[in-house]
Amino acid sequence: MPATIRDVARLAGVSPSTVSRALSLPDVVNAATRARVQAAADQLGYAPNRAARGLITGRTGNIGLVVPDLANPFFPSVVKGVQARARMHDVAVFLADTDEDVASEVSLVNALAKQVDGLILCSPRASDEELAEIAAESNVVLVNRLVEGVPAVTFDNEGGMRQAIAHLVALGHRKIAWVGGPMTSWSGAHRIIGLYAAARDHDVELVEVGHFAPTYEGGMAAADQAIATGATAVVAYNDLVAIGLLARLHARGISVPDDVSVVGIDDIAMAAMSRPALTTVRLPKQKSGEIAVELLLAMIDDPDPETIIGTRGTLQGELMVRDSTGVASDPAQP
Amino acid sequence: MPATIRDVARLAGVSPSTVSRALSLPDVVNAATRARVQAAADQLGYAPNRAARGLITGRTGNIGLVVPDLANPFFPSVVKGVQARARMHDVAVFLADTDEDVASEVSLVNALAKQVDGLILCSPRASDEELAEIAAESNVVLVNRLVEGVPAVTFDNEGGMRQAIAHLVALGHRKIAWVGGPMTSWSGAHRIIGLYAAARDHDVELVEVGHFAPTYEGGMAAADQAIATGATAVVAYNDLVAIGLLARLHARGISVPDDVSVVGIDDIAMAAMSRPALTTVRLPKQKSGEIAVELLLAMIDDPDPETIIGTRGTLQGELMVRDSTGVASDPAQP
DNA sequence: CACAGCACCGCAACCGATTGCAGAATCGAT
DNA sequence: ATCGATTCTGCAATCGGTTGCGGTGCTGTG
Repeated sequence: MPATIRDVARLAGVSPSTVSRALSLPDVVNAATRARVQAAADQLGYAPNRAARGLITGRTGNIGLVVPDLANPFFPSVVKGVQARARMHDVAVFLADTDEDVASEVSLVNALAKQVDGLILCSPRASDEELAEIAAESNVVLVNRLVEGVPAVTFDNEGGMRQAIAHLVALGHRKIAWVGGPMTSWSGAHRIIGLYAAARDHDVELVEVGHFAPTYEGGMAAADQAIATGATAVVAYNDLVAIGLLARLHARGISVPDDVSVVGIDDIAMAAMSRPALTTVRLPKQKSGEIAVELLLAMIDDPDPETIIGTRGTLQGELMVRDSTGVASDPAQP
Repeated sequence: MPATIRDVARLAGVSPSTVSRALSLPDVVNAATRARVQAAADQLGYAPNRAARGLITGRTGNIGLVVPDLANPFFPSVVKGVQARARMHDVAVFLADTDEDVASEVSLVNALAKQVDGLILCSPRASDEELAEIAAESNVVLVNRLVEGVPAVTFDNEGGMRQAIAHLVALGHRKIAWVGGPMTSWSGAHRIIGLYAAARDHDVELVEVGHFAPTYEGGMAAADQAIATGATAVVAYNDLVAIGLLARLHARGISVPDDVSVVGIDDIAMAAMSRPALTTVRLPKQKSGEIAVELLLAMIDDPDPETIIGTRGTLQGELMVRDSTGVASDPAQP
């Protein structure tokens, strides 16, 4: 239905080859004919069919983006960053939501791989081996996940946790609970590392409170256990969990931050809107998407992969102090 | 890099044509050869290049989805519905975020149109004329917007508003404020219609409080004006605005629902997590995405457009009564 | 045993674009 | 006027599939 290169050629009175050249290598065709072609193309609203071009050049101008769950506000932010940057480079993006399911993650990736120049996998749930395999046969950039030899953009989880702990320690907290997320979460593992390192440095006690779904409901489920530890502050796997904690604590009549302090991670929009407003470690989500696109496009352009393999960007988190943290309440045993 | 149909043909010892047929029209090739082809395809991990197929058949197996702003939790829900349904039909989806900008909306749509079989435009900001034009040359399904002759899935805004008003009236409210969203919002216009109809039926006074950004900040900005009207209840353009209202009212020491009741629209996840939990009209967001896909796929399949043109699905809203609405406080003049 | 009928498979053209190669046209110089 | 050097443009092959058409070989019947 849309105009083809032949339509333009006919209208401009030239051959399709000339049209192709006039539009993509302007300096190789006569100015006069180029103008005619341009005019014809405009008149017909012509834009080359990227799929066809892709067959020849091996470049479709499309990239794929895979996320675990759009319902988690973290991911739309990343998607937005990817979108924005892709548009700048005139690249279209395929989006796939895996619903946190490893099997469909892998199958979606395989299906997408054929029709894109590269893939951005955000917080993938697949195993290191599976990811390495995928990366071996496609251009892949990981976001919020590190796998040997695969370019990635990650957040400085350790640093973020250090900031959180330092803040809590300064407020007098000496016993801090950690409410974990999914067991297989890569970032979760690294947050724990940072937490322990900081706890050791500050000589503070850290208690781990199991693994919960990375959701509001997960936070509600974790709240009572977190309180039962006797900790005066709780650091949650992410903001959603933290907000779930807030809700359950409020329901139980436990005051935040007077009785207990709560810290989240991510700084999703909701964090600033919760009551009390949530103290959290802001992760530059949108930026991570932007950088991932740049990295991926560089990989695609560079015929020599040596320069890219292993490239990784690490983004710093930033503690946003709001109203969910305060000076430690007197513990039972001072 | 990935295996082509010729590779499979060579390995199976048949011609490419046979491979093509064996995989897509299984009953037309001998069972034995079909098995050989299948085995070869599996061994090579072959999947047909959709772009190439699209050139011949005119079907790429891709659809495009355009949304105004992923940062508004309303849209990720729709996207998720689209995703899920598209996957069921083995269709891939291009996503574009227009950042609420009409110009980029139009240009993105044009860019996408060439490489997809059809488009889903969610809450488009473009004019009726522009949309009609787009729909004339592509398969288009609108979500949350109605344009003459273009298939669409919409929400029953009038019905939703009736429910909200009936609820507030039952609680004794006689003067109700409406905090409007973007001036050009199609759904906003229809909500107002429903509001006035319901207000008339119940003999209740309705005050419109300007137009605000459909965001948390918009709600904060609107709060004082809404209160100044003397209304005992406020209906907001969407949940984000309602939650913004809640925040500002709380900051001013105005109690919800004791002093004033607040009703939102959408029922985004955040609505149930706010304090107080927000009474709102739940819109089946995800479902709207699913239905849009079905509609679009039907259009694409049906060579005779007559049966589809004008098709539209209307989804009912459902009032979720939570804690932000209560019996009307005594107005100054009883 | 001959021949009609059928199932199965391959040849070749095609989709919409890109690109190496070579021919045509223009120009300048001798 | 002839020739060589440039510049510009068209021809044709190509990408990875799909599909109409025709050919091959087998089966079954008279």
